[in-house]
Amino acid sequence: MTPFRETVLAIVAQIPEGRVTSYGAVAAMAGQPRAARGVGWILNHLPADTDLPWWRVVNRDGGLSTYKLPGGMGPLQRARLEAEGVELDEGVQVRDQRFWWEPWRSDR
DNA sequence: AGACTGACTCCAA
DNA sequence: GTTGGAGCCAGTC
Repeated sequence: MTPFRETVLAIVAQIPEGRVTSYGAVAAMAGQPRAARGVGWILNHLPADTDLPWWRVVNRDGGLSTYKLPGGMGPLQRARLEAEGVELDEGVQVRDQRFWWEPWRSDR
């Protein structure tokens, strides 16, 4: 049994460049559709020097949840995404669903 | 040991 | 369509 945390990290690491997905989607892929909160906790506690593309994980509305955190991570996440070609609306939300990465789901 | 908290999401009323 | 409650993971009090 791979710990939930390890599974989540592995999934996030597989998100293609220039694409985003949601906490719930990651949790669902990890086998627990309701553990979005756990995913959020895990990402919030990532080491500062992690290679993990945590900026490709947003909430289910395409919004950057990092904007509610201290440390100016919000703008940082936006900059990371834009640098990969993801277009954002008002700097807080993914503009188009074509940037979405949810291989198991087609309606978003 | 029990309760509370947080980058969230789903379901029922 | 909006509101409220429940569920999940890991850490802290």
